[in-house]
Amino acid sequence: MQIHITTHDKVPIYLQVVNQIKYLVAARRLVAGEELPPIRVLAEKLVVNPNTIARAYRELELAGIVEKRRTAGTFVTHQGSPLARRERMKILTERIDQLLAEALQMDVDLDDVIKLVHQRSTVMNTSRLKELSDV
Amino acid sequence: MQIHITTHDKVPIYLQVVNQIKYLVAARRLVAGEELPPIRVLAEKLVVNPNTIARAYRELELAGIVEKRRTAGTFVTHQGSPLARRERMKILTERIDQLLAEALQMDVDLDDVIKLVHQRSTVMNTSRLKELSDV
DNA sequence: AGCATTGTATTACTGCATTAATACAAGCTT
DNA sequence: AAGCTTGTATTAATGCAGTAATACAATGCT
Repeated sequence: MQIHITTHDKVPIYLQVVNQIKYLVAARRLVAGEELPPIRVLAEKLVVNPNTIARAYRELELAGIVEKRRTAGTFVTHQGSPLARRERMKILTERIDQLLAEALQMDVDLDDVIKLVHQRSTVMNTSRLKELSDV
Repeated sequence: MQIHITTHDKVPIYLQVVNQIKYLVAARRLVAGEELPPIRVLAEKLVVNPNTIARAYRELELAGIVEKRRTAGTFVTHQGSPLARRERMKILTERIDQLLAEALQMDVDLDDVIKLVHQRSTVMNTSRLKELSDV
């Protein structure tokens, strides 16, 4: 499992780990049932305190991405995404409202924002497809 | 100038002030050349340390929203938005990429995100128009 | 039973953001 | 010039997030 962390940006280590694992799961590079490295192992690999990884795993469990079996290890859950779709849409709605509010503050037309969203989503989609075909 | 702050959420006071003033300017409730309340006055009104307001005003100045004249006071600048359009679009692009990445992580189709953006932007537009006609 | 391996809990150090207390500086008005 | 009002600067208190040191607990394996 390839995870890279950097101390050069201000994103906390545990969050970098959380995000990267989330992404690996979303990209199907980690599949349901697969075991994550033990806390200590990953901690050693990243040269980081085990507690930091423990925290990342705890967050991932809370988010329903992984599940811990007491002394057996930590595994990717079978449910793709635990939150009900309604919940996820609610979260996204909040983000979007925030984005639109910011655009207004910057005196950018909402139409322009929409155009930009289209643009970026196609970019993201193509790069994502490419990446999946790499696997 | 109506500004309300709350200590119940975790947004720092100075940021609440910054955001609300930004919004007032964007909504044309504060127009170019208009004077903001003196630091001490607003501080007293909000029952807050003057330094906190000073910080808010400093950020607003940095953002180009207001301009300070040494002993005269603080005024809304004439340039609607100081950042070049290119800069503003760059910022928005970052926000959008972040949003799309999050959607992917939550296993929500980008098409659905786009739909949601359309939906929220029309909602926001209509409510904004209503508000402007209230003035 | 005993040991190895897994995650857990407790506690503390550190840095940083926020807010505040308080004194300073500059310019307008009289 | 005096004094008021404006923003500025310095310093400190506080709380909190992130990380780490270290000891604990549970379970499977031999």
